[in-house]
Amino acid sequence: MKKKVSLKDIANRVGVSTALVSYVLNNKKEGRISEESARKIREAAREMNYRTNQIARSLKTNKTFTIGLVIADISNPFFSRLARIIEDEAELKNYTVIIGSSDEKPEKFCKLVDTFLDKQVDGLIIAATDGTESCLNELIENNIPFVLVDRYFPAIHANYVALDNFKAAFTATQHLISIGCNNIGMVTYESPLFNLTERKKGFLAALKENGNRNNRSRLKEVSLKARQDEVEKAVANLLSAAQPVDGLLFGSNTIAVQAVKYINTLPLRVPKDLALICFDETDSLDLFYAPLTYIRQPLEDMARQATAILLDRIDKNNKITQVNIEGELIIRKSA
Amino acid sequence: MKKKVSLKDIANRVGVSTALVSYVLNNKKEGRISEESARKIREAAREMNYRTNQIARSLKTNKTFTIGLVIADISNPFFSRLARIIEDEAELKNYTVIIGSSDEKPEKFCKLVDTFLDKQVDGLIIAATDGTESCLNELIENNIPFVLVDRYFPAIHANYVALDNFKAAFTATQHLISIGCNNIGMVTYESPLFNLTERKKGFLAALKENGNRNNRSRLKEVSLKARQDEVEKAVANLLSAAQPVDGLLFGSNTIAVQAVKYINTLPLRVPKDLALICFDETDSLDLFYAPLTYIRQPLEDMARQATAILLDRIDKNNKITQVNIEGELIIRKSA
DNA sequence: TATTTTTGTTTAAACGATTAAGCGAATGGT
DNA sequence: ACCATTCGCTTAATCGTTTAAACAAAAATA
Repeated sequence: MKKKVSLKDIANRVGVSTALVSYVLNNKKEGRISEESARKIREAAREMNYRTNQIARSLKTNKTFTIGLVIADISNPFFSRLARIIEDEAELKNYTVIIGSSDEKPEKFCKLVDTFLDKQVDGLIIAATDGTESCLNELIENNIPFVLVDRYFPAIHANYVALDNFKAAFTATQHLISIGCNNIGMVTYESPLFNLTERKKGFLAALKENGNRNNRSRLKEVSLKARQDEVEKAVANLLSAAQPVDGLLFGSNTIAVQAVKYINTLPLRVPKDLALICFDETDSLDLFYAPLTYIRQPLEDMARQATAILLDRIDKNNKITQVNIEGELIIRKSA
Repeated sequence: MKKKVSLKDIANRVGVSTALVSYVLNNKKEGRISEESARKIREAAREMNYRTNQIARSLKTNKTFTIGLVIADISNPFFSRLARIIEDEAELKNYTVIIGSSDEKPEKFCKLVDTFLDKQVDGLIIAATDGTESCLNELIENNIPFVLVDRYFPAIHANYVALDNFKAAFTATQHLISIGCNNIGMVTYESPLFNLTERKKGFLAALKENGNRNNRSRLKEVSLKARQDEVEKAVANLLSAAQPVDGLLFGSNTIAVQAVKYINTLPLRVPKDLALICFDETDSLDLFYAPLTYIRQPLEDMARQATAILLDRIDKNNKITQVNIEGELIIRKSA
């Protein structure tokens, strides 16, 4: 096992102090160091294959150039795409990203945050989970830089970048109305998470504006970890009502994929018998005979802005930035 | 800005040395410490909200409990699923994962590895990229613990966990033959990466065994970063030959998705006119009218084994472990 | 009672870097 | 020729832990 080369090793080899080696390799004190020494030090560093120990540096400088990304699940395409853009954006500024999946469980979420803080991350980008308000408040109290993405809590005064979910759902529902749907339903998650409740509210508001009553019964909620059967039941329920739905809005792409798999087995034509719209892009739905109309979340933009805000905050800009991004209704075949 | 609490702060508050505080909080020297002191120290730690600074600890112990995961692209579902399992597995052993995407570029790959090493990761899990052999050899020379997943180089003597790609492609091709295809083609990546060349070889070997000549012309290669149009062209080419293909094997799920999108626009019925098989599971293809038959890579297993081998190696087990995993042909509607 | 052992704790060095302050020697100004 | 700069480099403290070694006081042994 070759021992790792330290500044001291270089210093000994060249016959100078570690301080000088550090100055040279970090290009500090430019001009105040003799060509001769600088050359010899750089040469030795190269020959000895020196690599700086960031742990030691971090301890001294109190900076790790690492940011923690806490999401619900990295294997969910929505989050992995988000993660990728954040990774790229961070890399431009020489930051590394460490990722953790909370599975929407507040305990796991807090544990991840704690682990990341123990590792002295410079800041956090967080897709919060229901029940994590106290954890977030602690971050604020301790003045830890962080930015919420996708999900946020109106009661928590913090940086965030999120979709205007109310407006998005409102627009989508209006679209269903405008193409002639009379009995519009929605399948979404049962959760008090603000971004999800906003979607419900937007849906209901659009219906109300069009004189539709009796809405609640057409809003089916499934659990956050809903599997195929639960979604099927919800859809089946809406389709077998006295006045079956002829238009459906899905609260997430995961729900949409499950629902469409089921709908695909039914003797129904989309969009003639049933129009469909979902949140979020997903190419899982591209091969369905009627590619789904969806609300596009500008992921690139969200990720980029979140990263920018965080890095800005890390560099001591203390003002709070809250960004509401508009979704875009991408109209395809299903509605 | 509240200053962070250190061992020293606790020591001062309680009126003992930092050493004692460290011993108590780490449960070292059990029994050799008075109940009294232990209680007071733990109490103070709780009250002051002490959290250990892992950076400082790492510097001293030379252990970061961090592993680096280098893959081609975290936004690719194959890798994000892999990453998730590795994350979970690592967490059980108290390790954190830092992830980097190489985009199949050797320079980026090496830069990532270097960054991770500078951060003193305890080990690496690597999905290698063509042209990174020298980088890997350096790791071996420096005795850095690492495991290759998915891709490996036969010439490099290192831990790996990978699919037996030859056999998988062979089996898939034989299946196409057995269901009556006479002109079987393959669309895969143009790359000298061992796992990809093995897929080609398996495909050709199966054809040869069945007396088929003139194979090469039915093997179309697209670039690693192929977009829709390139895949379309390859498929179109195979379909417009003198003897059009009636069976197709796709070298990856990404290619398959792109190809099926195109095929879906053609006046062809799958599998009657054209049978299809692809590598890797992907629910993107579930909603196609003929869900694709595919070669399942046991991702769970691969990720779990890779992590186990790495952690074992980190704990100083120096023997090399190479695992070839068998794929499983999941037969659905397309072939 | 004198000596050894045990107990509970402290001292201090170390990990590998950064960086303010200091310090001779060479250079410059007058 | 004298004092002030400038130059090139070193000294040494520091970041927050860990941990071997030392140590004083109490307990056990003789």
